[in-house]
Amino acid sequence: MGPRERYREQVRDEIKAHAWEQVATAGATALSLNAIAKQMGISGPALYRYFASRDDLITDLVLDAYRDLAETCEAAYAAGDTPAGRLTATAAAIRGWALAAPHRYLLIYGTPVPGYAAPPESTALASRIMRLLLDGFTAAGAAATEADEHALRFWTRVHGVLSLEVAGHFTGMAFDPARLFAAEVSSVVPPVSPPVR
Amino acid sequence: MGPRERYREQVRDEIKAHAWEQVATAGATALSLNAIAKQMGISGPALYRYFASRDDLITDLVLDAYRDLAETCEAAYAAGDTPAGRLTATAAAIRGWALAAPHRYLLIYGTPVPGYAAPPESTALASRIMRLLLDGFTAAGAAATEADEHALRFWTRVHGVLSLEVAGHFTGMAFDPARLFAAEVSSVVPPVSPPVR
DNA sequence: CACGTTTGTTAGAACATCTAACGCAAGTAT
DNA sequence: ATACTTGCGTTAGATGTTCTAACAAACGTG
Repeated sequence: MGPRERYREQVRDEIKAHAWEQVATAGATALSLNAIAKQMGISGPALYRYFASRDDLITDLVLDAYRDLAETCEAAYAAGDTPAGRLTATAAAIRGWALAAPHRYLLIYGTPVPGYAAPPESTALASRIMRLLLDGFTAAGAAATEADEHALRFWTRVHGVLSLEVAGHFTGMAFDPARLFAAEVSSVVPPVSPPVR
Repeated sequence: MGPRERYREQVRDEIKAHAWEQVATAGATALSLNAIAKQMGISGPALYRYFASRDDLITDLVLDAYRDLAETCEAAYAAGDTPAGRLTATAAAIRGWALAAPHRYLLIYGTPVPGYAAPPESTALASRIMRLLLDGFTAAGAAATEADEHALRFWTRVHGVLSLEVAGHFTGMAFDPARLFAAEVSSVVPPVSPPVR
């Protein structure tokens, strides 16, 4: 890799750093290429040498967020010692990751950006997390056909609490979201099996 | 009410109708006052006689959506005959409401719009739904202190499935969202009590 | 050293929200 | 019925956005 591409990569990273700052502050829809350029001391159109469009930049942010979440999950999963412990640790890691940067979580799981379509790469990263959950439930003794449902339930219950919490729909209600989250996680993680209908 | 206010109300409704059309098509962030004006055959700034700002219009849409959801829930709740039946019917009504207009659901429970802050009126409408659930669970025999947790769990589990489904995160995964939703609802609606940890 | 690719610049098109000032039509009051 | 007042719609413009086009300068490469 020549010095040209090295520089290019460096500027791209700087742009993304400023973009993340804006996303964390005001959300993804408020992301402004002009504002980023102003922060970097260059003119607006210069950014188009590095990202073809605003959606292109957002796509990159989405993929980075997905990758980071997948790695965070994998690290937490690996740190656990029992299957149940791995799954619980994974859930806790997801919550910590979401609360650390709510807009980053919403960038992935919130309202899809208007014209934007998720790249196929993102589904691959999402299934990386799914595979993790599947491994956990099969390791815990779930049948192969049931592991799918367990993993799905794990995911929807975790997301049900997190998305509402992150979007601020719990403010004003006097209860502890952490307790609710923990209860929901333990409701789906073995040895407490989820209720069958 | 004089003819002046009658006309004003009529124009406001027409504006909101076009706004809902745009929201349903491209989402709330793509809502353009200029486009609405063009559709109505009037000039852009004329709309500012009826809504002080774009956020003001969105606030009105949010409140209308909340109100509509609350009324839909109350109707479904009243239609059931047993407490469990009422709760199940309410859940089904919520899902139907969400799938009928995904962007309307996301307008309420999706990523909060950038600068926009939810008016206090919206929390009142949200608690109207909560009260419904509380009534249902207490009527089903839950202790007063437990009804809160049950209602909350009902809400997070319903939302966990719906928000992922509506945002399109289930596409490509070969399973029936309706089945998962029904299973999640029955997992939290009496007589099947949610698992305690 | 000279060449060519890449980068940053300015200018400008097309779109957005929103304010200001003006004219006109409609409802209201005398 | 006539005069008054209120409110609506217009155009013009300020300020912001994304993004394209054409040009200048700098840098790595032969």
